[in-house]
Amino acid sequence: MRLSESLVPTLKEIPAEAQIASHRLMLRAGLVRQMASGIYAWLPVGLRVLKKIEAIVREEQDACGAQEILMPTIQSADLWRESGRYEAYGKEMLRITDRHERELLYGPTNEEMITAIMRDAVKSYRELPQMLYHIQWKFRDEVRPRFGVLRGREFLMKDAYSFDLDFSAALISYKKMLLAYMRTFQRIGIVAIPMRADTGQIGGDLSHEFHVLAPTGESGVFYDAAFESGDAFSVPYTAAGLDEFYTACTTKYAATDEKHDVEAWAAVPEARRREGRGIEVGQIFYFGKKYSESMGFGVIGADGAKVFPEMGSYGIGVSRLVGAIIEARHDEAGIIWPDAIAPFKAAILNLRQGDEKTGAICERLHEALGADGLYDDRDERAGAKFAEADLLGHPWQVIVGPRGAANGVVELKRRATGERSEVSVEEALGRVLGG
RNA sequence: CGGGGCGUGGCGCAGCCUGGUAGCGCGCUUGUUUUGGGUACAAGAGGCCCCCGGUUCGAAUCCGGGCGCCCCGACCA
Repeated sequence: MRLSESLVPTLKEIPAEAQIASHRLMLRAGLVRQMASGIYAWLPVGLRVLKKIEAIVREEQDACGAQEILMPTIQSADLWRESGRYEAYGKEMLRITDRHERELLYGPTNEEMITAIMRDAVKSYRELPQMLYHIQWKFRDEVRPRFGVLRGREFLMKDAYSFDLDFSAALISYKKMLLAYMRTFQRIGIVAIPMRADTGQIGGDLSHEFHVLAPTGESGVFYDAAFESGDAFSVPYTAAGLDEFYTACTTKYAATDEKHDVEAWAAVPEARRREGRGIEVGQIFYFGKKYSESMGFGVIGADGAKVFPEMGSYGIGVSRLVGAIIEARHDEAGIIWPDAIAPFKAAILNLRQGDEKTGAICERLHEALGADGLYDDRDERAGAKFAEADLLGHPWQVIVGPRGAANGVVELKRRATGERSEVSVEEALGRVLGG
């Protein structure tokens, strides 16, 4: 992509409404623009990040056996009356009336809808288990939206739902998702720790919250340092693999401040105790027959008797992750994207626009990098290009100046470490694309 | 939902108390300059001063009512 032809409206000054680092940086780097309180438009660079996260989430959901579907954003109030949540949900639910005075709502979640779909489509125990997910925009009319996309009203979320015949099968689904989540976060390039959690609005008794570690997190967290190595995540999705992983995961201590258990904490070897702050980016629940029973979704079992499936639901805040990642990875100059989800792997900085040699090298780099490269071909001073590349947070910067160009070398800068080296064009390409 | 604050060119702000028809910095345009960390100078463009009503000869400024946005708390993926 050529910067001179792209919409990347960066800001030098910080908009007054942005209070925390990720919000400020998302605005300054031109990733999003606020359209109303808690509602954002995603601009080209921001959308690229969102899509990259979405792609990893999708791949890992598929890998654990979930099937992708797409449910609508607008739902019927009647559906929610079946589970009793239409009244229970409160003002966070955005209620809408159509021209026929029919009551609708903008979905804050989809348990009712997926249960209705399954009720209609699945009749026999032979058709279970099933795991389904979708990635869709949701709306919760937060009393007080804040922190940009971390606490918006409209947000992109992956939510999955499992349906099993009995508890032991449901537990397997739960373990699969827990594993899929750990792999997802690891691939994205962040440390997210699963913590025992309350089940809240959704109900049920087995639940984990996933917290990204960041100094500005909303909740205090206590965890075993063993979570920081992601060794246990490479097991296969077999019964033995899942058990090994689940045991490894759940026997280590991890809790948010409201669930913190001082005695259990004391049992963790002192050298491995970590305290910090976390941003919740996902939560998984097992809640049994709550919806299958209340909404009358039963299947005929092997013995001819009706069985209400055991359910679980599993969410990842995709848009929230963008903010959480920035919160965890930034410095004074700007964002520091993990390689896997950076909008571009590298920025190509032409320090002497109009110079024949630098121009030729930049064009060559741009072509070789394809969609992974952002070519800063604007007629700007070097300083402006450096500052903007740092702000945008590309993992690599390939700096092409007249000095090096004369000798056929470019400078390669790693954003995360600030490390620079003079290398040939070929080597720069190799490291950007290979690394 | 309790408490507080703010709406003035794209962004950050001043002006409001003590009414007289709008100003600064950044950004933008043009020219010169500069050329490896947001260059300097010059000349420009750009504003129903959130909206509606009232007071007044005259309202960004005073009064009333709306709307929007933000912060603290309670609540939440």
